[in-house]
Amino acid sequence: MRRTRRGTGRTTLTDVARVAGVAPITASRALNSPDRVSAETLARVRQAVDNTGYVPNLLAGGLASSRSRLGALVVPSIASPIYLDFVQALTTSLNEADYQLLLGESGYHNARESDLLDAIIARRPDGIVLTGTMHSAQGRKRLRSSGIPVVETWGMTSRPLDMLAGVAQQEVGAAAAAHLNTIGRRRTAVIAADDHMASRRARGFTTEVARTRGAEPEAATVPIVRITAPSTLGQGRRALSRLLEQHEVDSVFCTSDTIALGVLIEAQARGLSVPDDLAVIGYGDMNFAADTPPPLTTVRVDGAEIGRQAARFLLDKSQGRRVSRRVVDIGFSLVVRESA
Amino acid sequence: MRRTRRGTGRTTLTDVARVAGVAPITASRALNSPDRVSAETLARVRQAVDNTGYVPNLLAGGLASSRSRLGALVVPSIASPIYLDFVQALTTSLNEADYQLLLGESGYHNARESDLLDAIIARRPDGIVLTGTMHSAQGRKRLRSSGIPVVETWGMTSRPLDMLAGVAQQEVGAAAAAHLNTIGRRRTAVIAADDHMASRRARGFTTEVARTRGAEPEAATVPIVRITAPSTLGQGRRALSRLLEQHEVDSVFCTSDTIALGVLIEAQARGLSVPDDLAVIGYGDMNFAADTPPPLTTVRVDGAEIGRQAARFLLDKSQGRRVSRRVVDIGFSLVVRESA
DNA sequence: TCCGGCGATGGTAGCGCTACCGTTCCAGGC
DNA sequence: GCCTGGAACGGTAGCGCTACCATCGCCGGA
Repeated sequence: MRRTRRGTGRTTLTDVARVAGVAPITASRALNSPDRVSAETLARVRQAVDNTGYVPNLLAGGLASSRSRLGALVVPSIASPIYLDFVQALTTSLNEADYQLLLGESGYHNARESDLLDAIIARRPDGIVLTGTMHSAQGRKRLRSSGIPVVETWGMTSRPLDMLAGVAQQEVGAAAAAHLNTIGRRRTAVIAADDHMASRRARGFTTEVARTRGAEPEAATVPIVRITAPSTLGQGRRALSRLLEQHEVDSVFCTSDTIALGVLIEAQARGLSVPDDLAVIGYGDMNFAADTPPPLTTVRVDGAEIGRQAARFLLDKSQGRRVSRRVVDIGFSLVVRESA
Repeated sequence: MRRTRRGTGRTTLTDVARVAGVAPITASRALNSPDRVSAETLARVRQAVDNTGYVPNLLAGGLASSRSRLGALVVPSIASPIYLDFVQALTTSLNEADYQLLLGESGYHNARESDLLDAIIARRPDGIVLTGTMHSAQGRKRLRSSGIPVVETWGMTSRPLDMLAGVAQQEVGAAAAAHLNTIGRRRTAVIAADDHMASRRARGFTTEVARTRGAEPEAATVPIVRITAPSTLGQGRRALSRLLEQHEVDSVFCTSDTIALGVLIEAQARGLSVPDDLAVIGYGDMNFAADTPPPLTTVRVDGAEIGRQAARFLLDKSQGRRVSRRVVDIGFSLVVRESA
């Protein structure tokens, strides 16, 4: 007797069905839509699954149903603490719906972006979540022609590819500027990372400063110190040093809390009092912000909520539900502590 | 004329083959093992791929070949900066070999661990990387019977499931203890997170202290402050406060740099001089460690190398290469700066 | 009694790809 | 001239699952 040519030898749904004494299709229904089989059949199939140690093969299931129950995430860099809550919330939300997450890293300087997209599309995920928005025309085209739902996150765009959950980054910067203005700071500066999102926050800040100072032209230019990603504490310290060498300032907006922490530490090392000599505002409300000396005033964005919303978008679209609002602004809040 | 019942309408390998004027199997070979077709055929197929915008379906390919080109990673929590370099190196290494990474989060308190494993195994990855070692007997059994190669990482075990790349956590703690002893500190303490790995570092520390103090019984107990994961700067500050309320110490080992940073800040706030009044050692050599006031003495573990080694294991096993050494100790180094 | 409808189950035919086993053709040796 | 062998390519039959369309009872209503 000839054995099958191939096959992994693992137990299949057919085995389970045989043990349970039903047809394969009935076993499939028992597992995937339990309310469409009788209670007795359900019990028998479940028993058979336990006895055989059956684990479904989602490659086969996905191929047959063209639904892979897979979500894909593209991040510029995983090694960036800003996105941790976001990624965590996204995986958790997907897992709760029996979806898994495929992780892809594009790098900040998107050369391999197109290859990465192809590799992801080849897995036929039910949705793709982009951290930031997709810029390259080639990438946008690739995504569109794949027919896979896309969720852009974090930044707001005027013309999103498909669905979007994020925060208007410029407004974040503007809010920081407004606060510094309110507390009477007039000689202000920015320390900004060179990634896309941070640049937009910085631009929002400088624009707002320029707007409120329409009548005071001499102070209208805002010094900017640019640092290369990733943002670290040390980058923040050195950036403040560089800033103070060249300018006299009474306040600074940092595009991340990590940078701000470095600024606080450097200020202390130089005997500057925060906020009296120097007011400091960060971004992110990371888990250390309330415990810095002094506690950090910062802009809080609910990254976890962005992750959950992205998951909701993805699941709704993938499961055929109608998505009414395709663009959601998560919003932000200024958390005023002591540093500004 | 009846249309096919199903199908996504996307271009398939058969379409490509038709355009190129070859059989599907030849097109498959052209894409997967280019050196097994003639140069002319290869060119024609590549041309056809470009013209049609074909993207392979890896669900189908994986099902047919029982090789999914997928790696899976299980982390307790993504929202932990310790593993960032590791995850990044792992994804990068896998991507370079045309593999993708599936991400699963187990949570520190492994209740859903078994469900997560089933969900992962259902995707038939070519290998599973565990952060930490698998403890639950059920989980170990599930993994073993799945037949999927497993790489445990970070911690060393006497009896690994399969392959292992990590660091003997106890020795890390012991090295910290030895250093404090060398610089003459005798009243030492530990601040430890409550996760498994951190506990092992803490145990290594206390064991070493006890060993060197065989002759000084009165000082043989080491105060331990336990904090609940995740480790934050604030946890570090509060832990030091609690410690100083109850004990008089001249040095402290923190199971993470994040905690250590909090300790440095709290010490400064209390007017304690580091290292004169209090020597501090951290763990991780995170990207801020060189820039803290004062620069932090810490134990450095090359997380990226663990990630690369895990990828190497996974790829070797999955591609049928022989793996000679199945356990690799990555080692660590004590980075002596100014805090201890 | 007959019929329509509905709930439960099953048969069949793929999903898009690749393993396995040909077949064809030509170079090279005797 | 014949045979061998290897390179190039192709036909067929699945991989394990589910969509689609039956089929089979059984119940209530006319």
